[in-house]
Amino acid sequence: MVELAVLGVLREGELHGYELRKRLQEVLGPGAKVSFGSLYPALGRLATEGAVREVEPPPDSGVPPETEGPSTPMTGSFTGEVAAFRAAHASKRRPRRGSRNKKVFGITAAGETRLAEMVAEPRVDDRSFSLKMAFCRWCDRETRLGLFERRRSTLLERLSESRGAMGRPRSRLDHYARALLEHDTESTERSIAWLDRLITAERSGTADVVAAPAPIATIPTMTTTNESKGQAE
Amino acid sequence: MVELAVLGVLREGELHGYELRKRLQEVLGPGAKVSFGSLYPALGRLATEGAVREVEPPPDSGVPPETEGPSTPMTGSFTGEVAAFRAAHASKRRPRRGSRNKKVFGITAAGETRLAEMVAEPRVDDRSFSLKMAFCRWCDRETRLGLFERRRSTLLERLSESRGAMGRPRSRLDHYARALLEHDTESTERSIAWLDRLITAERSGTADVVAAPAPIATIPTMTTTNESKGQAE
DNA sequence: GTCATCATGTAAGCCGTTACATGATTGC
DNA sequence: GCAATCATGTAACGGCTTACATGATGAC
Repeated sequence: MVELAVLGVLREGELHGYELRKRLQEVLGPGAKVSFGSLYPALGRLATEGAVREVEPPPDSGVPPETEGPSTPMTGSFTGEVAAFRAAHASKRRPRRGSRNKKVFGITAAGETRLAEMVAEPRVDDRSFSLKMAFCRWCDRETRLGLFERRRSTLLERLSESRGAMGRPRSRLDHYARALLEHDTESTERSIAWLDRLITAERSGTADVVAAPAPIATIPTMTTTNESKGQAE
Repeated sequence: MVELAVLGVLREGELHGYELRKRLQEVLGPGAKVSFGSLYPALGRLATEGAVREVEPPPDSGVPPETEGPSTPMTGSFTGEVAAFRAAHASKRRPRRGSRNKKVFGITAAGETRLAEMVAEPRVDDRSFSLKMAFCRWCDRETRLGLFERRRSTLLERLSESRGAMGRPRSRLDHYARALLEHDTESTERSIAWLDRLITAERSGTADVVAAPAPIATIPTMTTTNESKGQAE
């Protein structure tokens, strides 16, 4: 979960942990906070796996090139890397860190692959759907359609359960439980309709935002409030 | 979480663990499953605390023990359906299951108090709201209003964050992230409207005592961080 | 007599949080 | 120089899930 989010955010640009967390708040949506206690270990894991690597902080606020091919190849010995890390960490003068002793991370080519895999992973998970969708632009259209349709069928199943619970004879639901269930049911219905629109747009659209190292284009979203006519970037 | 659900379900009638789990599925809504690995320890904890106690299943041999006893008037619905189903398909069978291997639990007076406290507990928690609402009938109107209004203010805050994220000028949101955010925002708006209706209905239900304007909804400063009292949950 | 289901539990592990510990940089 | 903030980490703990272990009962 956290790793998916981290990769997704880093895919858009290099950041250090502290900044990353702020971006994560936005991406995970309001209400979900990522603590440092999970963020930093996650970064460490991803770095060990080679999905992420520490990069030199930009001297100015230009976008650093997304270089690939880690300077320290993964084929090297693990202990060697650890030793190098420790040696670097022990010395006070960190060439890798910026003015504020920051560790700036960037995604690697392996990390981009990993991110795409994570988005494509077919396991249905209520919590991770939003995350997957937030980064599904890095996948091809088929993968996106799979994601949307899996979600849709999950919600459909849930809807039938809810309706079954509502329609039961002599139901024991009191006023509050019933109101809750009705609201839930309605929300599910709306989500399904929303997904239907997304799926239709995805099928008919000519857009294919295949994961190319495209620069971060500022989308001129003067959205004319039409969700059905998403002019398919 | 689980304990609140267990108390809430047991408040409606005595059950043993296996049945409890089925009811829990309904109460927690589709998609949330409670595993035995968390249910049984929770029951144990509650029993140790005295919120729940093991009761004797009805010793009536001619009737399946699941059907209602004199002290459990509402127990019949779900298990009654099962019994009826069995009776219909296995006419002469007596589905009486030896009560030896079942541990039937009932709520105690302390448990009822505890349940009411849990529903009233002011800590905002996204997951537990549904649960609290599902059992809020066991509280008085003030408590219910507090619950609804706390939820409302949480959603309001979230809504303003969402809108802020949507309206940001240099927003890097692509088509998918934006669609997600818009759908989320709309859902939040609808939930707030729903809560407004609930609150109005609650207030006008029998406008007797509570006529005080709630200060919670208007003040954005949330002071809900340090509400935990003695009983940690 | 054997299998599916009912029924109760325990153990290991995942994933995340809170709380703690440390240090660098900036503003006053 | 002192506090607030920025920044990175570690340790302890918590809750829930999965997998495992056990046994009773009813169906065939």
